[in-house]
Amino acid sequence: MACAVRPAAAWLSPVPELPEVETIGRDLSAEVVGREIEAVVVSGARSVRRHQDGSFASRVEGRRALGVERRGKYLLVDLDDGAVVVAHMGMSGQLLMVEAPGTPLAPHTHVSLRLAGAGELRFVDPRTFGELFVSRRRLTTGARAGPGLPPELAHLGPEPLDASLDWKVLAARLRTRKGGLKALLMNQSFVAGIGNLYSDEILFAARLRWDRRGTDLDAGQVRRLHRSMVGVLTQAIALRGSSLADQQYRDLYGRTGRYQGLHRVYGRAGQDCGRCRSPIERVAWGGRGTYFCPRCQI
DNA sequence: ACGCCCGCCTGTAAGC
DNA sequence: TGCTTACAGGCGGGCG
Repeated sequence: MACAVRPAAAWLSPVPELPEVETIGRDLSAEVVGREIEAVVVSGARSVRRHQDGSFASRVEGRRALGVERRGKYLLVDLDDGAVVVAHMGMSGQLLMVEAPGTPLAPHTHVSLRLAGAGELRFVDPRTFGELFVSRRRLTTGARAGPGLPPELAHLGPEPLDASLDWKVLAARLRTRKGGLKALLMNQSFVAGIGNLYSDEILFAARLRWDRRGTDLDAGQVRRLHRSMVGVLTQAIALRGSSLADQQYRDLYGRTGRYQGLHRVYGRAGQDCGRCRSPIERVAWGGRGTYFCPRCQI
């Protein structure tokens, strides 16, 4: 029976997507807003990008954090001089709060930010696909004038949990794009923040196949897709994201999420579908594992 | 405009 | 036991 207990793909490394980044961002807000970032140490140069002059530390040191915002899979920390620290976890990035500033650096710690009277914030990232950089919000003009996104994030599409992206708007966007549903959900300019794990879970909840054309959906199916997108992401946030066996995803305090208990397809190849009992299938699509029920997703 | 590759990177585990 | 190989995937870029 030993092979029957082969865990649900123990090697899988779920990556921070919208629910995980949202969880980190909410806790980060409580930790850094109003505090001064006293000192910055960059020990992994690759993690600090888009700075030709190595000015990351000097642009952040001595600044006070005014607020934290998540946009897609990015976190934005506004500083008191108008600059914005932008963070992306890539595949293996973690932001961790360390209470005692003297605590030895964990392996793959690339950036440390010492907060006035509140320990240290550390960016740990074994695979170094994540990045931190400093930018500025671009001022938008016209009817909705005000501070917009940094130009590096201008490509991001709407937030899936924003009320303005209702099912009718989603339907209109689907009509203008050709690709399959999974490709669309994962396309950050179509909708921001959804990656491999949550696209599979959303499409299972919507009972739609990953390769269905967006243009083929009728109104009822678009409504289902929209409701599933909002439902899955909202519940995943409520359970503080997904951690699998390798526990790659940890929150700001090193704790795991709990949404993995509700995964219906991701990492469950060969196991029974919770809805119709046929085995969940895994296909390799564009270099990534795609999980779905071949019977009840159509 | 889209689908499809690659390169970037390391930890893990399977296979020999 | 130790080596090699495959695999996981976000994102940007390139190619057809």
